Amino acid sequence: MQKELENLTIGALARAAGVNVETIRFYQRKGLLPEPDKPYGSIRRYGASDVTRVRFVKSAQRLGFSLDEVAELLKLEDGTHCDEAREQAERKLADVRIKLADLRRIERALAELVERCCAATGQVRCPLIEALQQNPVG
Amino acid sequence: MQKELENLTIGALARAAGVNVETIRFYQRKGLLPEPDKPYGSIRRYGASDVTRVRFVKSAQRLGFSLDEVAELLKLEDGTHCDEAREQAERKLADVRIKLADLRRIERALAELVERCCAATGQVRCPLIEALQQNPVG
DNA sequence: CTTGACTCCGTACTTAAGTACGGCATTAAC
DNA sequence: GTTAATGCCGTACTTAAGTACGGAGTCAAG
Repeated sequence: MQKELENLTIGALARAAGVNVETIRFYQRKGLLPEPDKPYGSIRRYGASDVTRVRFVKSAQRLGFSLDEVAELLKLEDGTHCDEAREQAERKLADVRIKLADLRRIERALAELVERCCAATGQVRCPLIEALQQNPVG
Repeated sequence: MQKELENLTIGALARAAGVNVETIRFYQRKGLLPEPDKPYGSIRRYGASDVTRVRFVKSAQRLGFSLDEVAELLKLEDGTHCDEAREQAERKLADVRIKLADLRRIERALAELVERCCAATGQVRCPLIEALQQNPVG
């Protein structure tokens, strides 16, 4: 089914992951993506796991993680340094739960907004901003 | 209770919102924050609603919204252009729900990671990356 | 009435995350 | 077997989001 996702050139990888070729090279420099060997000749080949990884990076980014944070997330899954990883993961998990709470509040606020918007004419006091009031940190 | 949050100078506002003074001025230039009048003399004064607004911007940012997107969110709540606003809000809501789904997957993955991490010794095949596989867009 | 902290404003610098460019090598297609 | 498309690599440019800086004005305290 995804046999065509093996043995990709860098251009094909970029296309498959929906990013620019230069972005791939940039991620390699940053250590977010391994630089594979050049099996035949002098051209690197990539596989489905690379596509997955690039997509992961982009998704995490859209959720407000910086590339450095994504790199930390990726380090968690290599299985080594188990205890460090657990602590890291716990901290990330706390972050993620705060984000979830914030997002849920925004979701509610937007849903209410949509609900009321054309129902109530005139003054629509919407709870969007209030949604993020109860924020502990800065 | 928040009487001390009225009549703030820009410095006090920045401190109250946990950002740099320059950030306040930057947000004003961007139209994310109103530039109030100078009631006495030539110094502007700010109130609690400004603190709230700056905090909102920072929170939304941590969730992956750009300042331009935050500006759009803020425009939604002024009550004018009701039908445009509703469509906008619906689109934002769809975005937010995708983000929520992604974040929940990351949450699950991190929780599993923490769970297993010190339980299973050695090979920890963690589902972090897989969490964001099923992403429709790019 | 001066001094130190702060404001105002414009301009310039910085960092993160790409994106583009130019020159050379290689390889697939005709 | 030439040539157009890619790949490789290094360096330079761009955009978003601040951050810093410098000079002039202002205000409250001593």
